Amino acid sequence: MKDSEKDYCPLAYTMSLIGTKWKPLALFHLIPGSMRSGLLQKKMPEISNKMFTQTVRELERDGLISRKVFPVVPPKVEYELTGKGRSLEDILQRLDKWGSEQS
Amino acid sequence: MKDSEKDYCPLAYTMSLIGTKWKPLALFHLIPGSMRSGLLQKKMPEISNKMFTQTVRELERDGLISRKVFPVVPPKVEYELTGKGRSLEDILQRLDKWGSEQS
DNA sequence: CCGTATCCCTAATGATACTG
DNA sequence: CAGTATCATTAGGGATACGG
Repeated sequence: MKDSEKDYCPLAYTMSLIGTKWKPLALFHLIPGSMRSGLLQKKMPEISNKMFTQTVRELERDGLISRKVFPVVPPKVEYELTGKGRSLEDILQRLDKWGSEQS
Repeated sequence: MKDSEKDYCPLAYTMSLIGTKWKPLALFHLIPGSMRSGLLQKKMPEISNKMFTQTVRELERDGLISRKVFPVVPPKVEYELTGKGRSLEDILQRLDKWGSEQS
C-alpha cells in the first residue's frame, strides 16, 4: 500500500499486513513459541499447501515472523515471531477473545 | 463459517466478520458517532460504490452497525455502531495505533 | 520434510450506467 | 442522495505433481 494511504489511516496499513484469512491464525499459533513448518501447517488443517507457503512468505517479507532453516536431513524449518510480530500478540489475543464472546 | 471452526479458533470467526480491506475502516470511522451514508463513503475515497454498499450491508447483517432510513427527499441514510460493533472499538483503536507505530 | 510449479476455477473487486 | 444492475477484470484459492 502507498504511504499516503498509511498516513491517511494507519488501520488500513495494519489490515494490509494481517487482514487475510490465514495470517492472523498463523501468528496466533506462533505466540507460544517457535514451531516447525509442518506442525504450524497442521494447526491450520484447512489451509492448502500453496496458501500456507504464501502466507508464511508474506509474513516473513513483512517482518512479522522469521524463518530458520536447519541444514539437516530430512529438512527442518522453524518459524518464530519477530519483535514486530510479538507486538501484535495482545491484539491477536483480543481478537480471539472477542470471537469467543459472540453468540 | 461453520460453528466447528469457530470453536476451533474464535480468532478465525472474528476475522470472518471484519477481516477485509474495508470493514475495519468503516467501523473505525463510525466510532465518533452515527454518520450519513455519503459522508462515510467520502471517508474511504478509494472504495467503489459497489464495495461500499456491500460492506455496509454485511456489517449490518452481522449486527455490527445499524442502518436508519429517513423518509425525506432527497433520501437520507445514517449508519451507526451497534452494541456489538462498539465492543470492537478498543480493538480497532489498537489496530490503528499499531499501524501508526510501524516504520 | 519442505517447498515450488502448474493448471484451473471461483470469488472478489472495479467501472459504468441507471433507478427510486 | 442512495442504491442497484451489469459487464469485465483480477486476485484468491485448491489440486496435483515434481524437485532440493
